[in-house]
Amino acid sequence: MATMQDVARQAGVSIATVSFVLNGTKAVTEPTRKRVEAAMAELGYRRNPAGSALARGRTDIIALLYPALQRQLHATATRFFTSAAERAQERGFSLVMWPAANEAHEIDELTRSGLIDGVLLMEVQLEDERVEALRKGTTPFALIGRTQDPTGLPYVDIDFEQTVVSGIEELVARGHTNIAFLYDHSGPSTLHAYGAIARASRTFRDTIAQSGLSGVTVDCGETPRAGREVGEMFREKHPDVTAVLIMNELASPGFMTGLRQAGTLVPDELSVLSLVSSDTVASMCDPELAFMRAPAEELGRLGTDAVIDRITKPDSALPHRLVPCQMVPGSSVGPTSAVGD
Amino acid sequence: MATMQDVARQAGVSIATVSFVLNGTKAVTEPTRKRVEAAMAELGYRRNPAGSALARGRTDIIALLYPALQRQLHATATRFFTSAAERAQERGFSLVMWPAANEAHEIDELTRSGLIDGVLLMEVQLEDERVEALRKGTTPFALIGRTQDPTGLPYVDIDFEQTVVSGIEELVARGHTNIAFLYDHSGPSTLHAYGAIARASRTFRDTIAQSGLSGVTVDCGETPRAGREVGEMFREKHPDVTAVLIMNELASPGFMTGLRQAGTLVPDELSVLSLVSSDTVASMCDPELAFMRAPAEELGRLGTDAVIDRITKPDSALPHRLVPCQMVPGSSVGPTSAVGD
DNA sequence: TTGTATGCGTTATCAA
DNA sequence: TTGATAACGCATACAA
Repeated sequence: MATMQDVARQAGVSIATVSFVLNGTKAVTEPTRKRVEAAMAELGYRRNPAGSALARGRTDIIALLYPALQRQLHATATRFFTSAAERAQERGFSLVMWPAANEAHEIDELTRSGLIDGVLLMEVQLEDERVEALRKGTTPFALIGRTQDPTGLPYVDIDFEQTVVSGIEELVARGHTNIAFLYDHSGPSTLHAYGAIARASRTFRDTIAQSGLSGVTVDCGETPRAGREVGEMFREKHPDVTAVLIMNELASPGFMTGLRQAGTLVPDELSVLSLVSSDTVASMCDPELAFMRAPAEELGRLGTDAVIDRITKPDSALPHRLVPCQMVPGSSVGPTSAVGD
Repeated sequence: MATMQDVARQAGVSIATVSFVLNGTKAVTEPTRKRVEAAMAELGYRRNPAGSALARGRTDIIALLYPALQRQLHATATRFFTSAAERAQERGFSLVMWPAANEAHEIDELTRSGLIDGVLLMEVQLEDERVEALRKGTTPFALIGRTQDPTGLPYVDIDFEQTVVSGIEELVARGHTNIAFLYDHSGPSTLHAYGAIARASRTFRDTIAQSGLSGVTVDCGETPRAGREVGEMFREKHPDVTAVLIMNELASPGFMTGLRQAGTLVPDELSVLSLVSSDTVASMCDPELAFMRAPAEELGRLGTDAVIDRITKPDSALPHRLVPCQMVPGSSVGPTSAVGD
């Protein structure tokens, strides 16, 4: 563990010069820089993060604050973690996992710990006291998700509105005019829940109304089992519906199973399009689902970039970035066979 | 951001005394301790990690080193991350995510960075140059998984041997004597791959041989699609097999779909038991799978404990902990209907 | 262009 | 039992 002192001695310069070379802080003549660099290489010098942090007042560590109490963190969450950590690394930061219940005082704990320079907050709710806590504090942060009114807040989120509209268009293009929207009405628990559900369902209702379509919302808990029950009863309860938008990844395989057991043919009798889902889950279904892929990796990157930008360029514009899901075709969607075809 | 100086001044003592109180380093009389504690509370004092790290030569941060190139990190991985981070927090450490390709020099990078006190290495392979790199270095570490010969290495792993044996027993108890073992023969990519596959398949062969049963291994890639193809052909290719052990979580839903499409009834004609799986995936299948649950949370905790113990008690015994999967009943397993019943 | 010297916040040694 | 004080490794204002 060579120190700057060691490098300085080896190169025959002062410790300050080593610092200048290391950080590019000030100009250094070519020959001396060469000497310093040679010395660093020879000694295998690595800057000590603790010393650096102490002197600079920054640790170059950001925290990914995620809900520890969450019942189900699905595959999307993992993709998200991974890309966030990778991006942080690329930009010279480290990312620590910070499990937390959804309480404001934990935010204060974290921001006052002095360990981290910024916070990336997952699973933002429409009304979120943690966001208030962050807003009141001085620690840079960014949200994955949005509160009810995210004006003045730095965030990155899925464009649920756009995703729902695209989904509906996809179905309408195939002649569907009577569409169901399936999601958890009770209390969702997944990565994009809360705001996600609220925005998507509102968009569904609005779009249906504006375009003169028929629409209905269907409640379904976030488990395969709940999905199965709903699937079994679906035809019976909604005889006129020819297509379903399902925004409930965990329930989707069960829903498909339920449909099959009730003899409801997909896509012949009913088309199914899963919103905000993943290749993994979609391909586990029978038939394989057409779905709109959650941009998990992109959000991880963008979210990390957002926090780091807040830290390094506090005066830059607040990021307000929405990323829509992308359509992935599958065999669960087909033309309508409703009367009139 | 009050410092020790501030606290000391407020309490009318020296900075050293504050340190003693804070760390319990030395005895302090009751009244002065009270005064110091009062001052800390009043100022909302929090120890500065950078200063502390510099003075102590320790950061109280551990790295979770996971393979960035991994194709599929499934639900189990998320449960693992989460419990590891929580446990670290409980013990006063932070856990940073450290994406890394599977290369030894990245280990050196990390251990020389000075940022972390210890490493938790995921996805250990039977022959693993990263493990060699860790072994040669001085940074405390623990493995999730095992190399070929893990003697002398601190590790925590799933007890694959026990899990396979239990799985076989479960089937034998229902009269099955002709059992298939399905896994990815090519190049597995999941959390417990490599060693996992090697150990499990060997145990399968050995157990079958020793107990006079009939057994066959079946190759299947780690995707639902691959599972489906194998499922469709299964009855035809293995007419005498009455039960399947499947150690390939991602393929399992597809496998069930394939069986169904080929008209192979589960469990009437064929019993299916999934090894090293999760509630989420098992319940996505039709019928819902009986499975052996991967002890992800427990491994996360134990792994974190293992590293931290290596850091704080270097002379303690090396942890060699194996945790078996636990049986979770499901409707995919039934008594054999083979000739002779 | 390079060097000197101070401070960042804590810990721990040595005195008192 | 408590207090001065010297590290810890680095960054930087100020001098040279």
